[in-house]
Amino acid sequence: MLALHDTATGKVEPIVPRDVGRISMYVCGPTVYDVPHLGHGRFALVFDVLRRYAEFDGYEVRYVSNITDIDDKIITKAQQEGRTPEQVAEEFEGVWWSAMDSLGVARPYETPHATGYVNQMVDAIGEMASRGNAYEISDGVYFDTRAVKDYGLLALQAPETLAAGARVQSNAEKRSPLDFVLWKKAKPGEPSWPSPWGPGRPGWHTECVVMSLGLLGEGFDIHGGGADLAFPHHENERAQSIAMGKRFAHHWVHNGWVTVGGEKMAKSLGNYTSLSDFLSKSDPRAYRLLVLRSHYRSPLEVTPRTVKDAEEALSRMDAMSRRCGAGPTVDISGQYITRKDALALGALQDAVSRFCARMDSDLDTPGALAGIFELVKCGNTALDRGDAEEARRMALTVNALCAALGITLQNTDPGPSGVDAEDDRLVRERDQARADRDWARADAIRSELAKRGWVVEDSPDGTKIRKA
RNA sequence: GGCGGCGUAGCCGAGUGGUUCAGGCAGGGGCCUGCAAAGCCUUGUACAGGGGUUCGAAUCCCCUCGCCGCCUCCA
Repeated sequence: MLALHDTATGKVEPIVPRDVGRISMYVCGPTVYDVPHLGHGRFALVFDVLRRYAEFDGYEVRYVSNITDIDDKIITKAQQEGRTPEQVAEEFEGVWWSAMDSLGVARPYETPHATGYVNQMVDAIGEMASRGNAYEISDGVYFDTRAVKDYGLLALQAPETLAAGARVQSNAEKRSPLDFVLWKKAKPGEPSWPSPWGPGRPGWHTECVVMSLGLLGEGFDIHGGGADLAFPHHENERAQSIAMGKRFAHHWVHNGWVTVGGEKMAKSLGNYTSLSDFLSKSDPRAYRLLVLRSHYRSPLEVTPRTVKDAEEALSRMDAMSRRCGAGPTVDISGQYITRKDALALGALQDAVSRFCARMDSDLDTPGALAGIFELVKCGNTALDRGDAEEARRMALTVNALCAALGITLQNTDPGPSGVDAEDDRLVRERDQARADRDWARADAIRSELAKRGWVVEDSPDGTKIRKA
């Protein structure tokens, strides 16, 4: 049974779905005001893998992840560039999805946009106000955090100590420095929506409550996001839900940072690598592998060296799958493989069980990968001792388990489409040269093929080529 | 200031007190190969430092040092 660390209790707890056989999961998505960086990629990959694994394990997963398309940063950017906030949001949402596609992140079932839920947010704020848990001051409507007895749960701190540590000068009209804005009254030139408190826009913390409850219902199973969202964002969502008398997320899952030289990768520190930059230079699968090789709650150091390391490891898996003849893998982006599928394909039961045991244990992807690499070695060894069938089953298992993690192995020789007549001619000529023991000529042809972008490998069946 | 976390071999990175150094990458040696590539075998004797508990600690407790994060927008 799947168990995950819960930020609220600090312990690894079994996931007991609200609805039998179905897991409902909400993950805070990006604010689309700029290009996403590796840190955003990490959370997207972590939750993509959680989702894929739950599907693998036989659950139906309702996965919702939002797009924040109205926010101060979007407005500021739009003003600086003389565009509308809509144009800015649209542009960077496009960049986001294109990066997600490259990473092989499957689309959520629902991707609600904040601007599509303003009316519901106004209603929710009204509900909080009517219960006496929100109040209006000169620049907006605020949430009264004193309404929530255990405010600070996700920060693991008491409200008094949180308030004492507040580093930002508080609006003097606020009843407590911890109180947060629910509705921001519009200043001239700002986009706005009508409300009982005048034209304005919702504060950030309200959209996720409204959208998660609206799409997944009360008491949904998992709420996730980057560790920095635990407080105050998720705390404030929880508070609002309580203030409306609604049961909220049952389980809180937060992933750790991407770090650079030990420091958090962040826009404000300027130490970030954008996903597009990364993806234009490296195999997107390498980033997924890099993310999965560390535990999702640990910090993850990304350097050229660790990326190279991941690429080499990936090429080892590709090579094993290829030489052990697992056959073509389907492109699984956007699709899922289940445990049943894997076994039906011929994956080894024991290996699948071990894989699941690791994954069930707080998504131990490093352990799961270690198991896969053991299969890689066993398959190679089996092939070397001449047991092709055993090797093939190992390779099938590796393919299936990688697919469960969202990794598609590149294990096939290039099809007819990838090889032109000249390549084909060179391969035949080299085989002939080798048969004639004309090594000089065989080597010359190998160089020629290399120039044409192929890696040449000899095999019992003759010359094989694959893309460099 | 409050709270939380981290410090493991050349690098990355798991480790739930107890035979074999999780796994990957890089390096050395060997096998295979016409040479390569791919693969296999082999090689590493690590747990920040200091105390303590224990028959036994990387793993539990205490202290010290160093690093990071949250308390502000933030994945």
